[in-house]
Amino acid sequence: MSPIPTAEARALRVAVADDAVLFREGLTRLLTEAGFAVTAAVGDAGALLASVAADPPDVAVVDIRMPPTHTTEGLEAARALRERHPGTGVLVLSAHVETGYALQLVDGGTTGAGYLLKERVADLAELRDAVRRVAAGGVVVDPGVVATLVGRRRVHSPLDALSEREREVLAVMAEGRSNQAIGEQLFLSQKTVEAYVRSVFTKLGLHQAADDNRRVLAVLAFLRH
Amino acid sequence: MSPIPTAEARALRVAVADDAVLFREGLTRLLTEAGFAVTAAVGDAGALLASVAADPPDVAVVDIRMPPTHTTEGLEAARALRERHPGTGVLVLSAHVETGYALQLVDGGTTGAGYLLKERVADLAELRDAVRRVAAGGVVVDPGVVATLVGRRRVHSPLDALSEREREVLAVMAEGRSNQAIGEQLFLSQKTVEAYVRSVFTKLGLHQAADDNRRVLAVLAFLRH
DNA sequence: CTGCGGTACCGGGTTGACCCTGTACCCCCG
DNA sequence: CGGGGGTACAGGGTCAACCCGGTACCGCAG
Repeated sequence: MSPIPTAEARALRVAVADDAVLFREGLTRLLTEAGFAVTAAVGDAGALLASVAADPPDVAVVDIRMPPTHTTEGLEAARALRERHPGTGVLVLSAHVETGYALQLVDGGTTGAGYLLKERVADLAELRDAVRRVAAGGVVVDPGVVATLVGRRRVHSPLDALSEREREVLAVMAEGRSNQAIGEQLFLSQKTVEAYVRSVFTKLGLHQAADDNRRVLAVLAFLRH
Repeated sequence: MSPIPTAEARALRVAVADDAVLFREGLTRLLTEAGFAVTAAVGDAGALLASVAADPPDVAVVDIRMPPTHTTEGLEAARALRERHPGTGVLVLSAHVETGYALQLVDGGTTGAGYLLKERVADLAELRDAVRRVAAGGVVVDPGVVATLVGRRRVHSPLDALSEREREVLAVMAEGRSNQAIGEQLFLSQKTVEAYVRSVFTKLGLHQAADDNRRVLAVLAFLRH
């Protein structure tokens, strides 16, 4: 294409990791066009770690969801990267809001990291700036993520009111297990399980009503997160 | 049913619609690189329809999820496009498997349409071929989608074994209602509701076990579709 | 230091969710 | 025409899932 030398004396080196070929290749073109040198474009976390070890870039742009489990390999890889190669910045791309990592970013006094939502990147300049700032040791977090984080503080889900143990009981309950099985799994007596179940109901605002099966309602609330 | 031109006398004209800037711009670069002329790159269904009306391309590549509701605007736009501009092929891109549209594609004796999964496109040649075949009036469906469609025919969900009434009872049960409320809502006696609930359990293969709460398990099975 | 919330347990009670058996009517298929 | 499946109901039983009240220990914030 047209590798335009910008203000940089040397182009920033970027590695791209995303299992979707279309997105990965498209992103590679966009980064190249924006003046970065794409040193690697890989499809899974293992290949990313290998390529960074072999030829450390300034920034790794990583999708969260990757093979084999398609859940949070990208996050694991990002963590590993930050430990083994502190000199390489990590810019995580996510399809949806995953507050967990974003929180870790803010909490840990981190440098050289970022978290953007794929769909929220408004223009190419935003991407270019994010990569540059991460390369320079800055922290970039999508404003949409920040908003939901702040918002969630106020509009707290009723599940937040549950204690650790109550949440554990509810989690097993949501797998369709009986009180007896919950007790066996969490090493609790029947009576204690019953007490926790009742506590969960009251904290979720589920009062005794002839029309409701509160156990199912609690499970539904749990599944809604 | 037309012959596919391998060496194009004129470049095929393609319009791209996707609300995510990164993906849209990346895709635009890839299509251009593959020898297509991208006539428009827009971010919502309305803009797509307008641009196709103003300057009809050979193929429109459309993402399903777009503003404002971020659900299936892309599908609506695809339908509208096929009615108003039969000469323009429509290649739908989806993030996840949405069997509905894929089925319509196969059923309707359609020509010049396609359905690909963003993440399943293995290489750029696959995309290029898909666009060409849709432009030539062919039908392209992602093999993964075909597999799940065919698979779903054979590996029928246990829910298929339920009768109409049993499914209705289960549906109300899945809203967290008690047997009493189910009876009131469906105009059934308590005893009849109980009979249906038991019938649902047996048909779903949920036998009495001290470790399970079958009501919750049945609801979970129902929610999994 | 007092009190509150979380954790953990018990005895004793009620009831809704389940079990089985049996009846009845309908429709459709072989 | 008999039988299987769906729909609908009742009697009569068991038990897991709930209720309440009470005890106990811990840590921590006021």
